[in-house]
Amino acid sequence: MSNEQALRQYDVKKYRTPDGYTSDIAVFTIRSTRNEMFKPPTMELHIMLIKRSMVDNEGRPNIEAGKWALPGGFVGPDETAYQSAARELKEETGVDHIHLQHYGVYDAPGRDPRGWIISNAHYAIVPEHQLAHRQANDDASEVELFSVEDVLQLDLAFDHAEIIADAITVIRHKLLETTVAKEFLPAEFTYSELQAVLLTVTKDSAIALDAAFARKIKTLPFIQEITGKKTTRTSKKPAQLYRFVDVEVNSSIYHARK
Amino acid sequence: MSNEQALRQYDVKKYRTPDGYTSDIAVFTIRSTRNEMFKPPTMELHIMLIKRSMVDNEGRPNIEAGKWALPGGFVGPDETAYQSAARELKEETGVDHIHLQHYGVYDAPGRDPRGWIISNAHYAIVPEHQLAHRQANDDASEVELFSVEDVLQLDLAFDHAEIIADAITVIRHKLLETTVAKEFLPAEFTYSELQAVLLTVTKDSAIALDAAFARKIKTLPFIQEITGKKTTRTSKKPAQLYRFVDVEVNSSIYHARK
DNA sequence: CCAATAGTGTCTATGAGACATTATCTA
DNA sequence: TAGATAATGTCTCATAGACACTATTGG
Repeated sequence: MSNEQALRQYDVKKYRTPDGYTSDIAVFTIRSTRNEMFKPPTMELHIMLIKRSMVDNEGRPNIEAGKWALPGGFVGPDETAYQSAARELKEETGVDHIHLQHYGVYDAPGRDPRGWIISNAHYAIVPEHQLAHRQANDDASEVELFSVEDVLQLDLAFDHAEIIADAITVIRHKLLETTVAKEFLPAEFTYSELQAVLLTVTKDSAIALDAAFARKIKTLPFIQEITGKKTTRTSKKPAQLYRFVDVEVNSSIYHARK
Repeated sequence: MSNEQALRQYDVKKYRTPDGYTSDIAVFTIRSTRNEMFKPPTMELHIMLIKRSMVDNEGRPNIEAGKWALPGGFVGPDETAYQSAARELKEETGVDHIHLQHYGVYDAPGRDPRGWIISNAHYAIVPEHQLAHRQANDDASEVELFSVEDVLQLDLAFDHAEIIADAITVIRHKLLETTVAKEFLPAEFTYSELQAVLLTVTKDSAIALDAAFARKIKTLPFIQEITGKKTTRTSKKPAQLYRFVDVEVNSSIYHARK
């Protein structure tokens, strides 16, 4: 096979190669202020950041020490950036099998002072209760949740201000244009719980008005009523429970919604 | 500044680094079979591929020689993958300032026999007439357009079958969920021309039925009627011309279309 | 006048949006 | 019973979708 001959003659050093390949993860969670019983929750979208340690795990001064940054790390040669992100997310937060998706590549020359380092940005959705036992690792002295309203005011490492801003834009769109809202909710939820999730990213009246939204949820093809099943966790009057169903969502700008 | 101290001590060889960083470009064009005068065009979506040369530019046997592949090449340290794609697109086809967008990263271990090589996939939209003077370069012995219906039957290099399949999925969605259809059309177009573009990716009746679509185009917020301007290039009866306007398109699955 | 495409008339059904009203439960 | 949330009733208006019909023009 002539490919083998070509490979023997191929010089892998022919082109200059990157100095590093990393994954970063924007971990989103929604904090519910469920202050009272029998009340629908008020929700606010948060992002998890780490504060970079002053010294690395070998005791030397750390790059961008003391600044807030997205969790992440270097990708190895035997994994994809996505697998690396999943692994790091588990190391960082202890959570596994959660919604994780790639959304961008950051490779502008000079973005990292250490050299030519390419970062793959991912976003993850973690229900708040799963973040309970999050922990700091070697690179991170602190782990904290910040409201997406405030996070860009922080002193952020590298080009993470840009990566975070993009993540927020992406999740705002995804929440409204796909069914990822599902990932923030329990398997069975009331209309007011879904509404609270969506209200973290929009103030649109069609979603904000209770009567309109309670009626609309019954017509959405990707949401199914669980007939006969109700809960009183959001009100004294038992509220109908719904679940997401896996149907393809058509969001064509030229079609009518079916 | 302590970052400088940290940098001096930073060992750039601490992690194993990729053997290469490349950009690939899925160039889409629509071929119009405008066989007769006074007829709306029939359109078919095509993708441009190159046939990899048997030998490289130094006369040595080429990797994946003779197979069809996406155009692309290695990214340099002083450019982004996007800039590299734009540059290569210009070298390959001579076209400049066209719609180009990143849509995926391909970094599965073993995807390229030459080593750990990461590819950034982009799609580009080039109006057919601009592809007139496309040319083969060192790596490519032939350049050809293939219908998206047939392209996956070819013997494709590397993991390009996957990259191309993803590109086709992406452009199908983008054509219906964004206003990129604009990039395939002249600045001023008739309803039947836009309809023909959309029919390359959907058979939906709301788009396929003339009367419905002719009426709908007037209500779309991102399309504007050019009052008083008509053309007879698609029929004997003069047809109204339209243009795209830059407005934000809301494609929320929970909202009504406004 | 024919053929072909562009575009309108008309009807029905559905659903958005607004606002009022009813239902259900606990403290 | 008060108060809160859930859910429905009712009205108006807009538009999707279907199908028939009219308009315009070159050959």
